[in-house]
Amino acid sequence: MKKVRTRFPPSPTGKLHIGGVRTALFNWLFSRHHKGEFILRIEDTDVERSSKEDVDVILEGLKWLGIDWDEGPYFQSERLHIYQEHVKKLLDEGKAYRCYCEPEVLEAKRIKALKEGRKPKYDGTCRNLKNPPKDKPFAIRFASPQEGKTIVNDLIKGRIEFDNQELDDLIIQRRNGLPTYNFAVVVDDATMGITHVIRGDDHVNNTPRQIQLYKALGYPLPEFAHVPMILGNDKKRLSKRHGATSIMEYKDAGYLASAMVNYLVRLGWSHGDQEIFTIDELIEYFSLDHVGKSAGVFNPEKLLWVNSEHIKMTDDIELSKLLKPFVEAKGYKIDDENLFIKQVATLKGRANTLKEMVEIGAYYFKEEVEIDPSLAKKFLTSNILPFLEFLIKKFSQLTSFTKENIQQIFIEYMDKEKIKLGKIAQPVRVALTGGTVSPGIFELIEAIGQKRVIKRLKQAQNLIKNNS
RNA sequence: GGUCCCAUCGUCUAGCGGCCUAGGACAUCGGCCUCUCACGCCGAAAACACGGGUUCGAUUCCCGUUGGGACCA
Repeated sequence: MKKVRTRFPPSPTGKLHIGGVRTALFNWLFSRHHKGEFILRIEDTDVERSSKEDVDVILEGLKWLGIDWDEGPYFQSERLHIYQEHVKKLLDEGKAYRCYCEPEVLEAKRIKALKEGRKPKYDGTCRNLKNPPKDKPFAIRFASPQEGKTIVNDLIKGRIEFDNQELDDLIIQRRNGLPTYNFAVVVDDATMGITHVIRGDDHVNNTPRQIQLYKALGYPLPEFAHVPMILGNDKKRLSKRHGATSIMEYKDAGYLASAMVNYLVRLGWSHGDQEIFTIDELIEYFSLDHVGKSAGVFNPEKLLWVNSEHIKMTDDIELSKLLKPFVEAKGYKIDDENLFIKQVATLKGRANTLKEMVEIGAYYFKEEVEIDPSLAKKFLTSNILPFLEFLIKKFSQLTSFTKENIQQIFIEYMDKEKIKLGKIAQPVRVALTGGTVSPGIFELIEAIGQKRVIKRLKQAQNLIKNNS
């Protein structure tokens, strides 16, 4: 079998969005699964709307997700001569012709046809022109065969038939010399040796035209696979109206690349009942036969859950590296890396995003904690003073500040005073974090660190004394 | 309007004629665990759009209807 070659051809006319990422992912996984090649091509013939910044953002997004490419990025804007050669070939062989129709006239005809309920198809005015006008600007049209049918054997949708009558003589080169979308794609895919064209199913209607172009040009057909769209919660095509659609917004919001990949691939593809996948598993299992046919709704809640699962799967050291920028973005400093890793470990199972992790663990990163007066009134009462005193004394003597040793100290006091942990844990928690919610008390104490724990306990002592 | 695609719990999906009194997951609601919060565990509610065929038997195959969606330089 020929080596698999797939491609991702984004237009740099905006950010890299969720739908595009998923298409890229399917192409990438397919080629990786088959030990083939993945090619990146930038479709920037629309000079007006394309920008260098958008190209950079797209590359940045792909890199973040771990989608690497074997060739490219190729730029269509640098391949104009190739399209022109192909146009010339078709012209020479009589498979294309010059069209002198004014865009305004065509547009008027189009609107009229639509209004009268007819198909807005090109009427073929210039197809058999005997005396072409001189010095008039022209576009070039493909003389599309009007008899017979074109069959698309789609790897996902199955066999799709089109009557060739439905295909109009599409413009392949505009008056300004630039190729049109359908033509450039065909020329690119053919000359780049793409074996599998995996793209959104908004392109199915373009496929028969493209197939005719392949045939006219004498190139072998690639396989086509049209993946369903991603919809918003209103079942409409996903757009800005549905909130974040740019992949980098998810990065900034604290989602892991592996989780984004997992969620996006799983939206429209399945492997039995498995929900959580590593990248390696996706490469191993991915296949087009298990891509569904129907459009899927993007579900942010599930993404959040997938993200939390990936946070739990990531090892502490790796996770702390990923979390660091989020901590710093809040203006906090990390002065003890080892302690930071312990802190991350205690937060792991409690947050859905990296951003949330920083929020719920703010007491780790702040120098001091503020204690809400009402909480202080409830938990930091004078009857806890002996215990705080005890802890400060014992903690100061501890040479190995581990949660096991910390627990021993608690047990010693509980046995001596015949009280339950419930009575003493919460006041300590409030003293150390300023709140009533945190990881387990022993691991919390260890992760805050000896020095800060003692400092905060003393501050709590003073607070109680001052209030009474 | 024309052409094309799609149709299982609210959502993502398993299912490729009998294993289905339809399985899993997210979300929701109970309960357990427990030093708080999470995690985890247990449980509940929740779907084959409708109508015809084909077949001994249809969620699964075919047709139609309805409903969504895409494309029409």
